[in-house]
Amino acid sequence: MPSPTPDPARRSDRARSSILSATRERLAEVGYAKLTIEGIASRAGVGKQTIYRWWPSKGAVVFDAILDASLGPDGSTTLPDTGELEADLRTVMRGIVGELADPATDRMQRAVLAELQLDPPLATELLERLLRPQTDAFADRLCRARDAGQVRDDLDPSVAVELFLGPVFHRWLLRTAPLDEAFADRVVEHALAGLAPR
Amino acid sequence: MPSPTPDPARRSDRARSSILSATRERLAEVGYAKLTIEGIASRAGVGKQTIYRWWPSKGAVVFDAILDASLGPDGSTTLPDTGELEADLRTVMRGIVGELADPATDRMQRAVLAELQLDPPLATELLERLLRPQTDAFADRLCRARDAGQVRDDLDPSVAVELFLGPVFHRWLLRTAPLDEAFADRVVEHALAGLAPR
Amino acid sequence: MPSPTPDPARRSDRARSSILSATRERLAEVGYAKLTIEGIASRAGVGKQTIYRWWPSKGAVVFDAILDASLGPDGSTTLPDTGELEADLRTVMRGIVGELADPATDRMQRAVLAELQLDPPLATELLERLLRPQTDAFADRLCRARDAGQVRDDLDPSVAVELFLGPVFHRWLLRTAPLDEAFADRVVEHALAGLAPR
Amino acid sequence: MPSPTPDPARRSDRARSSILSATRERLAEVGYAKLTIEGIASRAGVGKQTIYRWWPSKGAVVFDAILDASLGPDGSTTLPDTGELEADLRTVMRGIVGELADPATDRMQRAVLAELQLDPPLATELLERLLRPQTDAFADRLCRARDAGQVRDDLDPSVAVELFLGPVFHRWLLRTAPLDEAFADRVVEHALAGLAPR
DNA sequence: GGCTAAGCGAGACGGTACGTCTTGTCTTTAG
DNA sequence: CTAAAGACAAGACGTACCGTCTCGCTTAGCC
Repeated sequence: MPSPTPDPARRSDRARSSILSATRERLAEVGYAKLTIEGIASRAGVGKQTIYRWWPSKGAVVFDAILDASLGPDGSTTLPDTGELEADLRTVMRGIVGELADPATDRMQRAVLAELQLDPPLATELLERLLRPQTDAFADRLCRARDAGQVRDDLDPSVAVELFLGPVFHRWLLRTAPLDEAFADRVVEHALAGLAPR
Repeated sequence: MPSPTPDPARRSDRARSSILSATRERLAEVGYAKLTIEGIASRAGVGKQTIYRWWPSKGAVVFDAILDASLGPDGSTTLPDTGELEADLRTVMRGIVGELADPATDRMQRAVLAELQLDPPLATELLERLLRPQTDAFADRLCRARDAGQVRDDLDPSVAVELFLGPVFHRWLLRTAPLDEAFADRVVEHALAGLAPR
Repeated sequence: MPSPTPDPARRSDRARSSILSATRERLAEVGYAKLTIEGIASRAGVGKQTIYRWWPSKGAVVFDAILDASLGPDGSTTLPDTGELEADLRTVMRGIVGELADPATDRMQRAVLAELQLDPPLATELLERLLRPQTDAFADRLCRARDAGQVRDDLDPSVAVELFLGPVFHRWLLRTAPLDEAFADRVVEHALAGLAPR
Repeated sequence: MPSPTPDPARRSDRARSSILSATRERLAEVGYAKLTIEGIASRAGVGKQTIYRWWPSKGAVVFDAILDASLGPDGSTTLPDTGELEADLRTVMRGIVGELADPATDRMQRAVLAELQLDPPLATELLERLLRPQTDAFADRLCRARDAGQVRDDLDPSVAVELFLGPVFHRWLLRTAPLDEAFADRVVEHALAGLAPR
C-alpha cells in the first residue's frame, strides 16, 4: 500500500528545487493562466506524481516557488531608522514602488495576487509568511516615531501602515495612474501630515 | 461558413441577458475558478457558440455580467454634498466598506479582480467604465471642498482619492485586518487631516 | 404560418442548378465524408434553408447531383447489337471498366455507393432510376441472344446479368486486384461459356 | 506534454477490449451513421483520449471491433474438400449468402463497406487481413479442382474467384433482387459451367 | 400595374460531436 | 523501493456543422 502521507524526511531536494525553479521559469515564460502542472513537471524533469505528492494545488506550488525566491538570506525585515522619519519612509516607499514597477516581478506578483483571491487559505499563509513581517517592520518604525513624539500619540499602527501602503498598492493594482517615485513621495507627505501630533 | 464578424443588429437580446444572468448565478454557486463556459451555456439554455460569438474569453463574459448588474439606471455617479465634508466622505466610505464586506458581492469582486491581473486589456476597459466614474465623482467632491477652502489649495485630486480608497481596498484585498466602519472612519479622519489647509 | 409543403411551381431554377453544381464541385474537392451542407450553400451562393426546403438529407442532394449529371440526353439505355454477342458484351464491359477506373468518377461513385449502404430508401430510388435501366438493357441483349440460340434457352436474365456485372463490380469495390480490360474480357469469356447452350 | 507515440507495451487490455465491445454494441443499436466516439467512450467507461491514443479514426475503431469479433479461434480459413467440387462450392456459397442475409451482421457489414469506400488505407488493411484469407482459400480449392481435372487447366484463380463471389456480392450490395440459396446455387452452376474443361 | 404571398440570401440560434488539452490517479519500468 | 515516465478516466476547451428560425429583399402571379 502506498503511504497516504509521504515521509518528508525522504524527500528529494533535487526534485524539490528543480520543481520550484521550473515553476518560476514557466511563470515568466507563459504567465500564470497558461501555467500547467504537466509543463512544470516536464521542464523540471520530474514525474507529475512527485508534484502532486508534495503540493495540493497549482497555486501552492507557485506560492512556494515565489517564497523560495524571496527568502534569500534569513527572512528578518527591518526598516531604516536614521531618525529622519520622512526621509526613511520615502526610502522604503520608493523601494516598494520600484519593485512593483519592475516588469520582471510585476507579472509574478499579479499572478500570486490573483491566486490569493481565489484561495483564502493560501492568502492567509502568504499574509503571515511574507506580508506580515513587512507590515510589522513598518509598524515598528512608526511606533518608534511615536515614542520620539514625531507623530500623534494615539497612533493605531495597523491603520497607519495602510495609509502608506494602501494608495501605492491601489494604484499598482488598478493601474489608475502611473506609479512612480513622485507619487510615493506625495503619499508619504500626506499620510505623515495626517499623522502629525495635534 | 460562419461569418467572422457577427452582425450586432441581429443579436438576440434573450440570449444575451440569459447568458449574463447565468454567469452571475454560476459565479455565485461555484466561484470563478470552477466557472466554465459549458456550465454557463447549459444554465442559460444557450449554445456554446452563442457565447463564443459575442465574447472573446471567459473573463470578458464575467466582466459584462458584472457590468450589466452594476449599471442599473443610467450610469452616472455622484457623491453626496451636504457641505459637511467629513460626514459626506464617511457616508461614502462606509458604503464602500459595506459593499466589500458583503459576502454575496465579495466573491464576485475578487473573481473580477483576479481576472484583471491576468488580462490587461480587460483591466483597462473595466477601469474606464466602472472605476473611473467612481473615482472621478470622488475627485469632484474633493475639488468642491478645495474651492470651499476646506482642504489645502494645492490638492492633487488623483493622489487624494487614493489616500481614501487605497487603505480600504488594501485591507480588503489582503485581509490584513478586519474591514469595518470603524476603520473607514479612521481612514477618513487621517486622510482628511493630511489634506487640511496649511 | 410558413408553408410546410413548398410550392414546386415557384422553385428557382437558378438556385436548384447552382446547388447541384456546387455539390459536384465540393464532392470532387473534399470527398463525400467532408462534404457539408454549409459548404454547398456557400459555394452555391445560396441560403441553407433553400437546400433544406427541397432535399431531406445530404445523401439526397448528392444523389440528385449525380443523377442530374448522368441524365444527359433522354435517359434511355440500349446495348449495341451487332449480332456478334461476345464482341458486343466485350464492348459494354470494357466501357463499364473504363468508367469505374476513371479517377474522376471513381470518387463520386464510391461516395454514392457508401451512402446507399446507410440509406435504404435512397438505395431503392437510385436502383430504380439509374441502375435498373442499365441492367434491363443488359438483360434485353441477353434475351435476344437466347432467342437467336446463342445461349441456353432456360436463361434467367436476372441471374445472368449478375454473372457479368458482379465480378467487375466486386473487384472495383474491394480492390482485390487491378481492374482492366483484360479482366473484362476474361469475365465475358467465362460467363458466356457458363451460359452456352447445352 | 503527452507522448506523441504511445508505448504499446503499456496499453491497458481492459480499456482496449471494452472499447471494442462498446463499439459493437453501439453499432448494433444506432447504426454506423449515428455512431460517435463520445458514445463509445461513455459506454466503454473510458476517456475519449484513450480511443484517440490508439486509433486514428472512427472507421479504424469499427474495423478493429469487427476484426476482433471475426477472429475467433486462430484465423486460418479453409474450404471443405469432399472431392465433390460443385457440392463443396454450394456449401460455401450458401454459407456466404446466409451470413449476408442475416440482419444482425448485415448492418455491420454495410457500415464497414461504406467506410472502406471513403478510406482507402483502411480498405487495404481489411482486404489483407479479412478478405484475402477467404479468397485465397477459395482459390486454393479451385486449384485443387484444376489439378484433379475438374476445371479447365488454364484457370486463373484470381478471376475465377470473382466469378463466384461477384454476383452474390453485387446482389447483396445493390439489392437488385432477393438474395437466397437458390441464387447461390445458380451462380455456382453457371460459374462452374464457365470453367469446365474444354 | 400594384398587392401579396412565396421563395430567396443571409446568418443567429440551440444543439451535438469533434479532436485536443489538462487534471489528478494509478501502473509500469528502470535505476 | 523510489521516482521517472506515462496510460488512464474525466471533463472543459474552442470549432465545425447540424437543422430551425427569423429577417429583409426580390419575384412571381392574381387581382
